Amino acid sequence: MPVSIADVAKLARVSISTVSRVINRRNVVNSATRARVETAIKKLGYQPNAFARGLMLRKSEIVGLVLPDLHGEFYSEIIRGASTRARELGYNLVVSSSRDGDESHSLLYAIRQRSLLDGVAVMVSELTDRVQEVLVDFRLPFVVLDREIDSTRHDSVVIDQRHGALAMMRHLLHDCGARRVIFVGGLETNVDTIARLAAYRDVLAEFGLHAGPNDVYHLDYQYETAYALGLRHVREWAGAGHCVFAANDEMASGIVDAATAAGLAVPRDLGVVGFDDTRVARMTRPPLTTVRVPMALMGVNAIELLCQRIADPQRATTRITLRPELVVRESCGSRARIS
Amino acid sequence: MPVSIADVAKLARVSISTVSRVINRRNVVNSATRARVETAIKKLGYQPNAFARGLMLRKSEIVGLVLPDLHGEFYSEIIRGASTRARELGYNLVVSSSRDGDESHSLLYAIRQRSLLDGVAVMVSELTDRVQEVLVDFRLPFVVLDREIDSTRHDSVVIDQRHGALAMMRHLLHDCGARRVIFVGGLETNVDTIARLAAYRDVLAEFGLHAGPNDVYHLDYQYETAYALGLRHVREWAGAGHCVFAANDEMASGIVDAATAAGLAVPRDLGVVGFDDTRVARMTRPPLTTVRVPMALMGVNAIELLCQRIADPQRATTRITLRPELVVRESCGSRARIS
DNA sequence: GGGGGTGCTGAAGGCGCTGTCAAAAACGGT
DNA sequence: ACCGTTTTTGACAGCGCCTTCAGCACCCCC
Repeated sequence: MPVSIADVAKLARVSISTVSRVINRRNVVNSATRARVETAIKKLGYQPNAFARGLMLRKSEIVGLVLPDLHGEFYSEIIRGASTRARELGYNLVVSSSRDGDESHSLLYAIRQRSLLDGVAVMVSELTDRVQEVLVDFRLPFVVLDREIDSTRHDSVVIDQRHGALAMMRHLLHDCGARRVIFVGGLETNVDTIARLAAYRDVLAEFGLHAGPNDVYHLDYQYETAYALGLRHVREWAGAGHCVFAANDEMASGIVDAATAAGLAVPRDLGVVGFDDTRVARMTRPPLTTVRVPMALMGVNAIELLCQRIADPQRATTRITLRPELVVRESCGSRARIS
Repeated sequence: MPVSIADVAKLARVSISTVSRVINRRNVVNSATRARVETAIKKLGYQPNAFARGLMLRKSEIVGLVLPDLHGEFYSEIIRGASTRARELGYNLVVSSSRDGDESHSLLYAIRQRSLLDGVAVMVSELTDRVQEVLVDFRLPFVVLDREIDSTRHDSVVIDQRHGALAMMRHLLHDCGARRVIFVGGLETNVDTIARLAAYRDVLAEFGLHAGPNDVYHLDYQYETAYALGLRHVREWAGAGHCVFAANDEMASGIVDAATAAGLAVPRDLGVVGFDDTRVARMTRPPLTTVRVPMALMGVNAIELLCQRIADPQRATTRITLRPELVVRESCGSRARIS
């Protein structure tokens, strides 16, 4: 039923080679014959069979994106950026979550039809040697997002977490004159939380301060738990020059709401800042001072790097480091709005 | 370089036919030979070439999902549901936005390599005859999300907007004893807004009421604009038994925040309800009463339907109607928490 | 021991397309 | 009219795999 190149050739009274040539715009084809062929193609609604084509060309122009999860604004922004850039580069994007089923299994699954994918960008919560081995083993071009094991062996796009956290802490201590900062992070094992916590302590030390015994909390990045924690502690946290540095906007928002519920005014009685600059930051009253993590850009760069590697498998591996940017709004009592 | 079926055959000292047979679990292969072949496959890390395979089998096990945009929780949830179900059914999912570039062009783009896709689920903000024509013309199995032109010609998954809006309005007027409801919708041309507005008027009439001259507003579904509108009007809206019915949670949240900023208490001075039940609904103080639109389920069903059609192109077209569900929280002053 | 199975395997013909190569046509100049 | 070039075109060999279709080996039963 599907019309093949032979049908076009017959209708245009030429050989299939000629049809192939006009399609691929190769060696000049006589303009008269070309016209005949193009008419025939249009008339028949002919579309080359991508399988046959891929079989010869050994490329599909499809790249994969594997994320730990497809839930939430963070990942959705990465997908958006990746999708846009892939389109621009003439690729299609296959997305896949590694959350359903165990991670490596699903990674394998995504790659199972590796011959169909020209390359893959992966972001795994746990980039073990094993996962990397799988990738290398399959000899499929790949780039790793937000993590990196052995940078000499693969391209990667990472966020400079530390830079963002340092900027925020300095803003708090220097520009806002904070004198006590409470840190509310994610799980203690979370690498992002670890990096941010280290920056937190370092800047504190820089200013001759240090975290009090009850100044560091580890939650789960959720609004609800932060709200609950806030309800229990905001009164004791409150004070001039006191501030909460939450490791993401959702928790920051929860704490702001808890403070408000407790009758405190943010930022007058307690400053609260977040991280990520998701929609939530602008939908909190007062709007959150936060650190903008360029999520979409991450997707864009991942695809960019991936396509470059596909084009030239021999090029040196590169790492793109994205710097988050401080976004000053109204939740921290900054004297000057920097951005 | 890539290992082919012939390499396996040679190593296992059998013909390629036999290798092919053990891969496809067809006609029984003698267990001794099968073992030899399987060993060879493992040893060589052989993976069948998906192009060659697709060329013969005429299927790729890849389905497409085209959304108007990839931004926001709504779409991301659809992707999530679709992705999960696709995986379960053994398919891979290609996502694509129709927002970059003009719609039909990008739709064509997504389908350009139609021979690579086994089917596609589309959600377009504007399902014109032309778009449908394109789809039908390509003879590619497809299902339409959230819209429907001629139900006899394609499968579809739709949300019963009216049902949700009716439930909400009845809850407001009957359970909460509201006596005046202000409607804040999206653009006047938006079909969802139109359906919800109609339900709004109908229920009002049901209770012997009608919308006042200044009771209906058309915004853009954004938090910011709703907040701004709220700031200007909450005082005049306030009153016992007065309520705002926003067409999505973001706008509802903006209005709640505006009311709070204006010194009003929600729901005491003014009830506010939303639509969609996105994360925002739970992150607003007080948490929003809203209508849960089963977004992920939409994706799940779309893929489900699509795969059924792929399996049996002749089956009658079906439409799945998803009913949104009322979620009562604390922003409307309900006497009883229903859910 | 021959006819008719049954089980398993190999040879060979595509699937639709691209790329090479040589043949055919067209052109230019003598 | 003939030869050397340059265009333009067609024949054909795969790409890697699946799928008849035969063939071979064996076995059962008369």
